[in-house]
Amino acid sequence: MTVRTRVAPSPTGDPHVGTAYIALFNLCFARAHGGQFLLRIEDTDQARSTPESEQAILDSLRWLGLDWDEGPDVGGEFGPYRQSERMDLYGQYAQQLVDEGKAFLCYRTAAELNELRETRRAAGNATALKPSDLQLPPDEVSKRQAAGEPFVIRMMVPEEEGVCAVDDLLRGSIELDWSMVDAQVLLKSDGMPTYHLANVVDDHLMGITHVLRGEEWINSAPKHKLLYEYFGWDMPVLCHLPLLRNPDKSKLSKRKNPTSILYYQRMGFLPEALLNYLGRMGWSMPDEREKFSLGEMLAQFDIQRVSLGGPIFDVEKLSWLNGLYIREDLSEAELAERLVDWAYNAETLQAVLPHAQKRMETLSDFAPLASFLVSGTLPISEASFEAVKAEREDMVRHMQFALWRLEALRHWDRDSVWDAMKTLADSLDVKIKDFLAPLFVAIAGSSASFSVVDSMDLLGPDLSRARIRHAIGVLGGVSKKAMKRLEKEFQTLEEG
RNA sequence: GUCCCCUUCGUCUAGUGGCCUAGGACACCGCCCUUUCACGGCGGGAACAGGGGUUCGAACCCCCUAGGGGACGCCA
Repeated sequence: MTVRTRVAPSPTGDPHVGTAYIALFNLCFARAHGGQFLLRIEDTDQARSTPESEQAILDSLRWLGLDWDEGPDVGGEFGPYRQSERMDLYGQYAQQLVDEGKAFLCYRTAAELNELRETRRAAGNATALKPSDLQLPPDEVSKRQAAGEPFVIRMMVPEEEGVCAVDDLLRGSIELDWSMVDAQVLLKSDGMPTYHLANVVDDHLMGITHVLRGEEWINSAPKHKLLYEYFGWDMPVLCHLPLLRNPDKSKLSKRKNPTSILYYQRMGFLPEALLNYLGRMGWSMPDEREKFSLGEMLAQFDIQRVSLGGPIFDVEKLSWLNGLYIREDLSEAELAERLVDWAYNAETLQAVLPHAQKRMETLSDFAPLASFLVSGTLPISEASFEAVKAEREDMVRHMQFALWRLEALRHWDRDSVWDAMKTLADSLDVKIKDFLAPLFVAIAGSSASFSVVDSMDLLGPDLSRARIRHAIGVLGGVSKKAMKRLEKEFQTLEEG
């Protein structure tokens, strides 16, 4: 048996807890059956899949104690998509399907596609675009071809009524309407494969026998099944795991919940506790133990013990579990070691000192000055913002914009943060000093007095964003309606 | 809107036809321990979404309804 987890770097390179969650179950499933567990990093979006974002995910998974087998996928022949020599492969497979009449070249423009979808939507039901919908008159095709216009390769899909039965390890047979399956793009106009093509090709070449992935993929299973049939390959057994949720039950997203593993790391969660907690999401030990190690989970693992209701990621229970590990599993010496590794080390100290030294009269001034750097969520309230001379609405608005800017920031250092804030303040026509005022409270509470930008630099992206998010919440948050308005405003700001 | 998945305390869950007047854990509340706080101990409130079947018997099987979620991209 060979199992793999596909790892897609997020736009900002944050390793997502959902990734670790899926990886954990893949690992347990594979190992419990004496099989191999492989990892596959991929993203056809070259802007996202950078060496840094990939490394961040690998490091996070290792930090959690997850380990994978050296398959042909990691860094070797089956390296990430961006290794251009690999791209030919997908092109060849796509071409093979075209030659066999199982895929076709499509010269439709984005505008045309939009129009097609809109008319379909207006008409009612299925929006899936079928090969016949996309077909252009032959002369139009040759015209565009001659003009060297971009094209994609799309797969042929059944157009007649009917269902596609997909077997799922946990859900049995799932019947999906062919009418919902569109002529999926397999090869993009830039020659890059889409997930769907790459997924099937890679899994076949890697000898994958079982695929455990998120529930969100159920609907594209027919496409994958069809591709396996087109190629004449054996299809792996599919198993769709429930999705981790926000407290409001929507799919876990960073807009509503901290999702980066780095955040939990920076917050001072122990890797074994976080991993244990992930193992409790949708899964339970036969004896209902709450606390268990990866090894214990492995020893008892049975995929049938996965419960299908989407579990809500509850930081409070995670905290309790983490406390259990600190109290029960660590000697004082070990705790000291963890503390040092985490933040109480010379390196961290030296980063803070340049800012602290100028503001110190006695050595005892240091701790209060730097405490916000080793704190988690700051105990701020609405009153904390009283000193800021601005309307509440504006503070919230500015912080929300700042947050969005910072969420999109790729490199986190003093200058990038400063530039991001400065340009934002300028485009809002607000003095930078006034703009930063509420952020100051959000980031440092009220006791410390380093510059906000320095503080954010020291604090790192995850905690900085979390604190801004927290501050917005403390000030009453943003209503759904207001959020829409803000998003629009932010959009025009970004463009202008 | 269409299709798919899901549905046990607020949350994570046990439960695979009789052991269920539904068990555990987090959170909450109360008491005890304690110079304080925490830890720990003890106790409390709190759920089978609703309606129909099947069965001697249903949280568990089937159907319908409702609710939630997901998918409908040259993202993964």
